[in-house]
Formats: sequence, C-alpha cells, structure tokens
Amino acid sequence: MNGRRPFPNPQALRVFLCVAQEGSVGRAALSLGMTQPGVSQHLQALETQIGQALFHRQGRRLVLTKTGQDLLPQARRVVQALEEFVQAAQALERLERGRVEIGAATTMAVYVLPRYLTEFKRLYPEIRIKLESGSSERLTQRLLQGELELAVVEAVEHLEGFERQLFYEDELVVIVPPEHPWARKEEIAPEQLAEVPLIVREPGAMTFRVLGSALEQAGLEVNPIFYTDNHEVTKRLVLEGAGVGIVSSVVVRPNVRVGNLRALRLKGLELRRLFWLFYPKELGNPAAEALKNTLLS
Amino acid sequence: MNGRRPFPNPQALRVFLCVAQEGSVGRAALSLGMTQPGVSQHLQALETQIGQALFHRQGRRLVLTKTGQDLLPQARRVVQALEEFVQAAQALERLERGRVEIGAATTMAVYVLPRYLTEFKRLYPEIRIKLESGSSERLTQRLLQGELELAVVEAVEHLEGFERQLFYEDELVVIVPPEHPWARKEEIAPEQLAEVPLIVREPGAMTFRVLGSALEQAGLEVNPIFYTDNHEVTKRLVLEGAGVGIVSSVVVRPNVRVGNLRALRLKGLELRRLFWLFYPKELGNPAAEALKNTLLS
DNA sequence: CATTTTTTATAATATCTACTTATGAATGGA
DNA sequence: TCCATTCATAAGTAGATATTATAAAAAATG
Repeated sequence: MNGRRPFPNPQALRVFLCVAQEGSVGRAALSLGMTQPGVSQHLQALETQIGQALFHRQGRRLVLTKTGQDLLPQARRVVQALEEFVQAAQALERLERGRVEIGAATTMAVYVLPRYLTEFKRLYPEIRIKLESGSSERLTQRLLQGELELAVVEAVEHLEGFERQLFYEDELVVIVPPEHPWARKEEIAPEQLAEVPLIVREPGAMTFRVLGSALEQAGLEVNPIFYTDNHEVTKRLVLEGAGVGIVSSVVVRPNVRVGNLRALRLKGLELRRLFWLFYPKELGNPAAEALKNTLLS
Repeated sequence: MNGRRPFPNPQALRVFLCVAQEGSVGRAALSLGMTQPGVSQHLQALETQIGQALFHRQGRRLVLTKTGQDLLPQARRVVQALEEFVQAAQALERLERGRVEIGAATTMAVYVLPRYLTEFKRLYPEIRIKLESGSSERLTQRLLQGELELAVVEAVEHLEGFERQLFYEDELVVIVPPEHPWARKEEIAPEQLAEVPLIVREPGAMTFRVLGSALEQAGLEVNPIFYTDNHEVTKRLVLEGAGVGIVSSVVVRPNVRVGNLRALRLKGLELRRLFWLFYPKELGNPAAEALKNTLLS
C-alpha cells in the first residue's frame, strides 16, 4: 500500500472552508489560486471520504448541508493549527523566539561569557539562553550527544561532524599580593616557584594540568600547599597573604580584579590555554547560529 | 504547477511526533505501520521545509533539537485537530450528533408531526431537529434550494432529483357543534352548504383550494362568512355556534378534538388531500436519513 | 422561446508525492 | 575485529493532485 492518507487532506479542508465562505466553486478556486476543477475534485474527495454531503447542489447553487455546517468549525481548527505551526517555525527562524543551550568551561562561563550573553540578549530579547558550565571533557561529551549546540572548551582533538573557531586565548599567570617582594616584577623564573607556598586549582582542573605539564617539560617540580576549586578563592587566599597563586589571566583582567593583586608571567614557560567554540557543521537552529555569530564577532 | 503543498504534510507531523515519542526512527515506523525509510524521508522533508533541524543525529541516537522541542506542541495540536475532525464526522454518521431541518405544511406540523418527532427524539436524543411550518409551495421552494432536507407537503408535481413517499392521507370534513341539526348525520349533500354560514381557511391556504376546486367541479358555489388562518380558530367559532366549519380531518381526530364537535363527510365529493414526504435522492445526512425512516415507519 | 453566458462537473493527462524494497554506512556491543 | 543494529540513500511504483480541454446544466438575454 502506498500513497495512502490516514486522515483528511488539509488542502481539501482549506478548499472546503473557502467554498463555504465564497459560496461558489469558481470564486473559491480564484481565491485559492488554483483552477476550478481542482476545487470540485477536492470537495468530492472529502465528501466521499467522510461519507456525507457537505454541500447541497441545486443547479449552480451551493448550500452548506447541516453536516457541512457542523463540520465547518472543526475544519477551521485544523487549518488554523497548521498555520500556527508554520508561523511558529517562521518565528523561530526570524529569531522572534527560540532557545539555545551553550556549554562553557567554568573559567569562560564565569569571566568571559557574561558580557557576550548580555550583548546577545540585547540583540534578540526573546531568545532564551541556557548556559551550562563544567569541565571541558563533560561539555564536549554533551556536545557530541546533541544536548548542547555550542560549547566553549579547550580543544581536545578534532570532533567529527563539528567545526571550531578560536574563541579566547588565555594564559596562566602568577598572582601575588601588592606587598609581596615580587609585586613590582613583570615576570619571574619558574624555579622560584619552589621557594614559595603555592595555591593552585585542584588536580582535576585543566588549569592544573596545563601548569603541571609545562613544569614537567621544564624539569621542575612544585609543591602546592592549597588546592582550590575556584579562582575567586585563590585570589582571596593570595590577598590574605596565604601564598602565591597561579590562575588564568582572565581572572585578574581590569574589570574582574579584586584588591590590588599583581600578575606576573613565568619566564620561558608557555602556559597558554586556547578556548575554542565548537559547533555542529549544520547546526540548523537559527538561535544557535545567531549566538555563534555574536560570540565570534 | 501541480502537487504543491502550501503547508506541511500532517502525515509528516504525525511521524515527527511519533519519532519524538519513541526516540527512534525504526520504532516509530513500526508504531505507525510503515517502513523505516518512509519515516526517515518524512522527517527530512519536514526539516528542509521549515529550514531547521528537528533532531540531532549523533550516530544512531536521535535527540530533539531545541527547535524540535519548540515545535512539538504545535505539531501535536495539528494532529489532534485532524483527529477531532474525523471524530466529528464519525459522530455525525453514528447519529451521536447532528441536525435536521424539516419542513411541513402547517396542518401536518401542528397535528401530525409532533408525535413522530417525539419518537425520533427518544431514538436519537442528541440530534437537533428544526421544524419549519408553512405553505406547501414555500416549503417545496426551500427544499429545492437545499435549505430543507425533508418536507411534508402536498404534491405539486414530480421534483427532479427528489423522491417522495406518501406520508398522510387527509380529507376535508364539515364540522358542526353538538347541538346542530346535522350533528347526528354521517354525511350531508354538498348543496346544503349553501344554506349555512360557512367558516373556512383563507383563500391562500391549500385547504381552501381543495375545497374550492371540488365544489367547482360539482358546479356549486358557497359563500363563506369567515376566513381564518388557523384550524383552531375555526373549531372555536364552530363550537360557539358561529357557523359550520370545513377543516382537515386530522384536526378533529380523537386526541385533538375540542369539545364535542361532530365531523361529517360531504356526500359524493372527493376532498382528499395527500401529503407526501419529499427528500433528495441522495440526502447524505445520516440524521436526515434517520428522521425519514422514522416518519415512514 | 431559442441563444448566449455563466458555472459546475467530468475526462484525459502530466507531474509530484508517499510509499515500497534493496542496499549502504556508521555505530555500539561481543 | 566482527557482528548486530539502526539510520540514510537509491530506485521504483502506485496513487494523489494538479493541469487543460470539454461537456452539461442553469441563469440571463434578446
């Protein structure tokens, strides 16, 4: 069996409505932009399908039967529901509605994304955004499973079916309180880290891993005295004089600086972290497309 | 241009809903009673039509995109409206709903139809009946124009596209009050009508015309002193002693008799009136069909 | 009352749609 | 690595949906 139609053709319903309104097959055809025989055929098809006459044909006159009158409102509801469907789809396309779910590595989510999201909200006030922060691994996973449409994470590798663009170039810096002996320096030698109490993020965090591998390549070893799960905690501890911190540079940028923390580079070490925006090759959701563009503009 | 489709195919919407619910193309196909490629094609067609992805294909996994989630309720409404349409049509067919409009010559409407309509109401309590009374000519007109589906009228002639069955055989009778000299008779000679004050219906009414033509054929002439537009008025006048009435026999049948009116036949005159039930050859409205059967049973 | 005009229905036909089966490709588990 | 499962694609077919052309019937007109 093929070409079968389990329920009435909405085009026929539309024809039905139009003929009922216009009171004439010919005028309905005109109004619907089709030819008159097509209208006749649709009407007949609908009538045989429901097994009842919708119109009374007395010569050229067409009068709704009682059945026709009774079915008119139901037919109207169908057509209206269909129109609302396409309107909803168009509204999504025109960004008058919609949702995006984006994931971002915690550091980005806290220190960088807010300003973009604010801008996006200004451009498309009706679109709902859900921001999920977490580890790059977890977010990458969620992206692959289609539960996120965009993700700002550190590149693990190329992801099949996805594209990426560089979003943010970060580096790790050493932070010290203003009264610290290093406070006036621009940079210090990595070896000096062994002489001070170190405050870093917990071993699981990417921040820590970047640091660890860099120091390892340099043949150095450090003994942190504090592990934190939060850059803000690190900053506080450093300000209190508990030690020297190592954090992403974004957390001491002008607008997020706390107190008079000083930031220094580690001489000769490459501590850069690259954050990429990942997105499916065909992301298909106009709202996600728009957010992507905002993020990359 | 042909085969065009101005708005989405509801079958595709149904597929969309089912895939979203089942979470799998294959299972949706099974549940919809079609093969898997058909489902895939419907989904793709819908997606290209609205220009957005509804599902995220990560390998074999299918996850609703945000767009898909947003459009799900609208799609559901369309399918539901369609189902309600067919249900409404079926309800009409099963006589669980519906309307009939029947016309009947005044005499029939007042004295005969009520008991049939009561019976019909008992059989099909949900069906609304509208009874229109009036002259046979007017009702025939309305029937031809499709504004009535059934009509109990006196036969004018054969109506093209309509059928008829004898519904009621009536005759005109003379009525007199119980104290009248004729009260004990079964019938009287037509000539005697000239000797008494006559009360008849107005010249426009069929009752009058039947009488007139019968008397004319018999070469008689009468001079009514009262014209009424209502058999009840005639009966009252006769009872009060105002004269002798000529009415349809139905109006003095046992259950509609007022007082002790006596009815007499006119000897040698054929004063029968035949009331026919007229209906379109294909009346297409199950409710009308049912009422027709009740009337003829 | 015959003729013309208007309007709907039918016929023949072409294209597009909506299925089918057969097959390929990719994923996930053993 | 192989196998099973699942979705996508290809090719083919019956049916649906439109078209144009034409007939038939009813109203309008002279």
